[in-house]
Formats: sequence, structure tokens, C-alpha cells
Amino acid sequence: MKPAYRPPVTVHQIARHLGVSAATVSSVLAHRHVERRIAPATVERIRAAAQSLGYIPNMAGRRLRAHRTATRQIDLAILTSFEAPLPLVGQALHALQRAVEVQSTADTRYAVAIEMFHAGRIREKTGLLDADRYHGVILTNTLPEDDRFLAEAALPYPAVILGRRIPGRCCVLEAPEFVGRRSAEILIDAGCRAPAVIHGRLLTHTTADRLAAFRHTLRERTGREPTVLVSEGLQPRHAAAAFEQHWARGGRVDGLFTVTDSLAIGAYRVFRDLGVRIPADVAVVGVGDYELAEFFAPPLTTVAGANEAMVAEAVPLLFRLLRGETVPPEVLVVPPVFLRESTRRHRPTAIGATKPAYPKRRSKRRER
Amino acid sequence: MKPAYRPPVTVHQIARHLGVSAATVSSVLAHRHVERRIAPATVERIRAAAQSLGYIPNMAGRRLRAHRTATRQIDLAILTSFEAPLPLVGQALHALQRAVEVQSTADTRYAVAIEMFHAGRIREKTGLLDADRYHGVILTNTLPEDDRFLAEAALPYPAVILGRRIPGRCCVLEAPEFVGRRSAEILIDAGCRAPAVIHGRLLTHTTADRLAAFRHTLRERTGREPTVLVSEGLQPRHAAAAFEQHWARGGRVDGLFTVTDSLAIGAYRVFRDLGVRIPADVAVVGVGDYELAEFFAPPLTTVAGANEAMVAEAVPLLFRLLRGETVPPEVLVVPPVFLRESTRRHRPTAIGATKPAYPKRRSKRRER
DNA sequence: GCAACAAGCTAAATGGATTTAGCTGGCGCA
DNA sequence: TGCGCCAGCTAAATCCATTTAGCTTGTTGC
Repeated sequence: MKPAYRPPVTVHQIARHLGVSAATVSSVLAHRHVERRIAPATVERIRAAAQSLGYIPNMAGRRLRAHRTATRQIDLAILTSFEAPLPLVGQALHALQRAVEVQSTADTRYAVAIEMFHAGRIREKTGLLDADRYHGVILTNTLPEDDRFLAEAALPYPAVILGRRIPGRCCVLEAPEFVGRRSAEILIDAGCRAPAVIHGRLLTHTTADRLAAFRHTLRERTGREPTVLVSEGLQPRHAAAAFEQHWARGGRVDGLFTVTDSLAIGAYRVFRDLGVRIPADVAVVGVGDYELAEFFAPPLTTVAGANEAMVAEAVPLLFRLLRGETVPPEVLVVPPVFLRESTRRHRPTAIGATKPAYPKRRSKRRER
Repeated sequence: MKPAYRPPVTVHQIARHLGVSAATVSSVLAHRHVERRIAPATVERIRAAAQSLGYIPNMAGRRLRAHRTATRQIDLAILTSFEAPLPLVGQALHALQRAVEVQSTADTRYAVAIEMFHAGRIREKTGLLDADRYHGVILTNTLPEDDRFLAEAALPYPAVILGRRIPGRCCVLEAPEFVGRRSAEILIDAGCRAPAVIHGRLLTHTTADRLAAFRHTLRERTGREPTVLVSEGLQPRHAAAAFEQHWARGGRVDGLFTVTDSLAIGAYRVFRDLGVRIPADVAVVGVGDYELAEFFAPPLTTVAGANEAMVAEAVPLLFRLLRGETVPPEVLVVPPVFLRESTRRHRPTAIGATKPAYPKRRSKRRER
């Protein structure tokens, strides 16, 4: 099944195979054959051999030798899960790239890689603990399973952890409980009496905290439990499916907190299809990591959007770690809150959860 | 100004500095000092020296030596511009990561890097032509300026080019003219008589083609020129600003083609604010690269969404190039077309461009 | 008093590609 | 014949970190 290990093909092997020297082979493969005056016939033979033997250059060897300019290459990486929303990864990438652009000099260049693992299964990621991969990483979107592994495992490179406390590591987090608490308060203030929260099946440290704080605050302030909807994934369609199911079972809500943005998009679609008006019938609070929230119809109130801020903190911390400086073990980011139309105060029309509580579409708003 | 070149600090320098051997230094810095029985005092001295001299390990050296497992590292990269929409980059990244996950074996590992340049200024990107960086790249989101540079420059690694024909390179493109033509046809069929198109100030080969084909088709089929709106960037707010300006000047349209998705988001917001109904007053056709189009209110008709399909073509091509196989110089992708509510057929209410042609909000739809 | 052993270190080899200096054989020319 | 020169190649050094085998001391056990 598994193919037998075959040692890599090197220029020396090609050289031996053809009865020429490694220097000649190297010259040809590096496209230096003209200035080195290699005979065209030899060039052809070497090219053919490289192709047929399946030669793949060893970049480590190349880099080690090539020392004209930009010798030093600093390898950075963003470690994230396949399941994480791409925009979040994109923001981190963008921030890191911008920093790298500034830091680059004639004799130091940077490479920013992305490394992806399956959520909850970071321990199965091979090569993660190799010391010869990266100078530093930003690690994000881990599940509790992953966190447990990371707490034990000794990552052999500096790392900044996003959204999770890991002992002995530099961590950047959303201020705990803030998002969940504020979103609950906003919904309560908007007059909601039967709010719900929707989250994906997989909870990161951050989303779990949001959920818990939302629940806690609601209980504390109103004595009630929120309806908790669990969607299969984080895509809009997952949220839509979860909500449709809830609705079909006769479940009703008059407020909704979505722990990620993509879920809010799905919820909006469902509400629209069902003729449920925002905010007249349901107030919605989202997270705002996508920069799209204000373009929703109606514009979405958001209590977070901390990803960008967290990344902005994390990147300089990573560079400080690279320089060997000591950094604070923990940085908290307080997310900005944007009150928009989706939570404009209203008297909810839905109280119970049994009868279809919402009037048909187009009915006038109760208040503005 | 520019700091003088300082040769990199190596383990040998640290060793000389302290009067110990490089082997000892290496043992300590690789956290092997316990098993190698290095005296605690020595460990401390070495650590302090490494810190104070600013030691940065040379990964190339490390990788070259470390040959227990996964010796072969294949370095891949996605080259894209800072200005490109992140979701497009994210899709490419995701597709490449999935492929890499499958291709990885015990003795071959992959690293996927992202390299960003400023749109139109790829020639200023240092190290781009170094042969010691990547085994292969996917190159996307270039402007004509960049393309000109690339056509001359000899990239020293295999490359798959997205959305652009470059002689001698493997290119994956949207079927030419398709998107522009279909979007024009859809708007015409929806009854639009004064359609517009909006695009960013910077046009890639792909977006320029969309624009030209849209124009051409419209002229051919109706004898009219479209209104062309140019937005500063590709963000929703840019589109919103451009459209608001057009509106303030008394410009009116009854159909809109947005050459990228993010522009459609901004347009939707403006229409909503102005009380312009989609599709009753304006039909909108977008591109659908973001997977969000069906969640718009109303769901957006899209004529493209080819990025994902293009990436799906490009990734296997890249691996074939790595294996030294010959690949077709050009692969055309025909984007799927999704007809949704935003272009439901209607008789346009706007004909001229001077008087406010749209009735106030809430007026009944003319037809369905 | 000597073997055995441990602690603490070092010398040298290694990995792959590249480059520099230099070698060899054939040719033209005086 | 002999010199210079060129095309076409090769040997060896180099980049940096790591690891293996082994070398000194000093100590313990008998």
C-alpha cells in the first residue's frame, strides 16, 4: 500500500547516472548552462535525466548556498483549522503580510505560510513539532481538544495564541464574557423576552465563552433560559437549516444572538423567507468580523469584530518574540460594539412559543 | 539610514564568543542539553549569548541536516495582490491545502505560503525571481502592468496563472467574454433599458474582459452604451460611494452588473437606502464568488463564481507541473449561471436619466 | 592502585546545491 | 614546434546546524 521509501534524487545522483560532475548538473538545472558553456547535448541529457529520475530540488540546500542577497529567510506561519471561517484567516494573513512587508530588508526576507489542521485533531498533524519548520507561528481557531494537546506538547518555536489561554504561551483573547454579556443586554434592552442563541456544533474557547456568558447574563437578568440552536457548521446554510427546523417544530423567538457572522447571514435569509421582520419581530445581534454587518438589510448590530483587533495585537507580539523579547503572557482585547438597526428597541410580539406569534409580512412596525 | 549589513549570527559565532564548541551550542539551542549532559551553567551562558547576539536559526541549515522523517519539503505559494478580495485568496488557499493534505506522505511534507504584492507593482517585489524560494506557485490577481513584467521575467519555478494568458505558462481562465455577455443578456431579458456596470478603478485581465464584453453585447443587442461607474476599490463602501455620487448627479439606471461580488453588496445597501427596489426598479447581476449571493435580500443572480472552479483546475495542474509532466497551456472554465430573484423579469420604470424615476418605497411590484 | 564509570565537553562528518578556480584537449597561428 | 586560447568540463570549498563517536578529567569501588 504505502510506497517504499525512496531517497530523494539529488544532483549527485543525476551526475553519477550520466557520468558527469554534480557541478555540471547544477549549472544546467539552475539555467546557468549558457554562461558556464555547457555543451547543448549535455544540457539535453541532463534535463532528460532530471525529468526521468524525478528530480526535485532541495530548497534547503539551495538556500543554504545562495548567499548573494537576502540570505536570511524567516519562516512564519498561521496555524488554523480547515473548519474556521476563511475571512478570519484572511484577516490574520493580511495583517501579517503587511507587517512582513515593513520588516523585510535587503538581507532578510520573510515567508508567510498557512498550515491547516482538522478542528480538534491538531495532534494528528504531522510535522507540527518539527523544529526545522518555522521561526514563529500564530495559532488560532483551536478546539478544546487541540488546546489540551498544545498545553502538553512543546511547540519548538515561538507562538502567539489567538482566542485561547495556554499556560506559558503568549495569548491574545477577547475580553472574557464581554461579548456574550453585551449581546444579552442588548437583546434585553431591545425588549426581547424569548431570545435565542445559535452556534456551530464545534465550539472554540471563544465561542464557548460567548455562549456561556450570554446564557449566564440572561438568566441573571431575566431568570429565563435562552433557546439554544446548534447548527451543523458555520456556513449560512447551516444556520438556515437549524433555524428552519426549529421553526417547523413550532419554536418561536423574538431575539437572536449569533456567535459568528456567517450564522447571522443564514438567519437573515430564513427570517426573510418566513416573513419575520428584523427588528420588529426579532432583534438580531451578531459578531461583525466580516465588515459586512453594516451592509446587511437591515444593518446588523454587532458586539465583537474583535478578530481584526486581536490580529493587530498578535502580529507585533510575534515579532517581539522573534527578537527574543519577553512579552506579556496575555493580552485582552475589548471588542467594539456597534448598535445598528437590527436591534432597534421594540415591544416584542412573541411571548409564548406555541402559536404562530408573528403577523404576516408588511404589517406596520410597532414602534421605531 | 539603512542599517549596515551584519552577517547572520550562527552557532559557530556564539561558540567562538563563549569559547565552547558549536556542537555544545547547537545542543543547547535545540533543547537537547539534558540528554547531552551540558552543565547548567553552560546552558545559561549559551542562552544568554544567543539572546544578546540576536541569534536567529537558519532553517535551511537545520532542514538540510534533520533527516529523520519528512526530509523533503515542497514549498508552494500563492502569489496574489494586497488589493485582491480576500475570499478569492481564501478559496485558492483552501483548495491547495486540501490537495497538499492528500499528497503529504511520511517523507514528503508541504508548506503553502502566501506572497502578496501591491497590485500593478509586482516588479518591485524583491526575491520574486529567486530560485531558492518555491517549488511552484499559483499566481493570481495581477494587473496588466504585472502581466507585462511576468511575460518578460523568467520565473524560476513552475507556475499556474489564474485569469490571465501569459505566453509559455500554464493558464487557467474564465471563458472569455462569457460573463460580460451573459450578464448583459440577462439584464436585457429582464427588460432593462438603461443598465449600468460598476467596477473598481484597477482592472485585472478578467474584470476588464467582463466589462468589455458587457459593453459590447449591450451595444450589439440594444445599440446603447451602459453607464459605467468606477469605484475607488472593491469594498462594499467603495461601490456605495460611487453609486451615491452617480445618484446625486441625477443619474438613473434600471439594471446593474457588478464585476465583483463585494461591489454588489455595496450597491444593495445604497438601493435600500434610496428606496430603490430590486428587481422591480433595478435588476442586479453579480458574480457569486463569495457563496453569499443566495443569501442576499433578494437573492442575487450570478453569472460567474468561477474562482472556485478555476482554483479546482489550477491545483491539479500545479502538481502535474511539479512532477514534470507537460500540461495544456490554457484551460478555460465556463462559469455557472444562477438566475435568482434579483433579475426577475420586469418592465423598467426608469427610462430617462433626468427626473427621479423611481416611485417611493413600498409601492407594489409591476409584475412578478 | 587500578578499573570502571560519569560528567562535560569536542572533532569531524553529514546533508544538497552552488560557485570558484582550475584542468584538459584540440585548434589556430606565427 | 610551440604558444595562446577556447570550449567544456571537474574538484573542492562553502553555506549552517546537527549528530556521532570519542576524548579528558575526576570520582568511586574494590
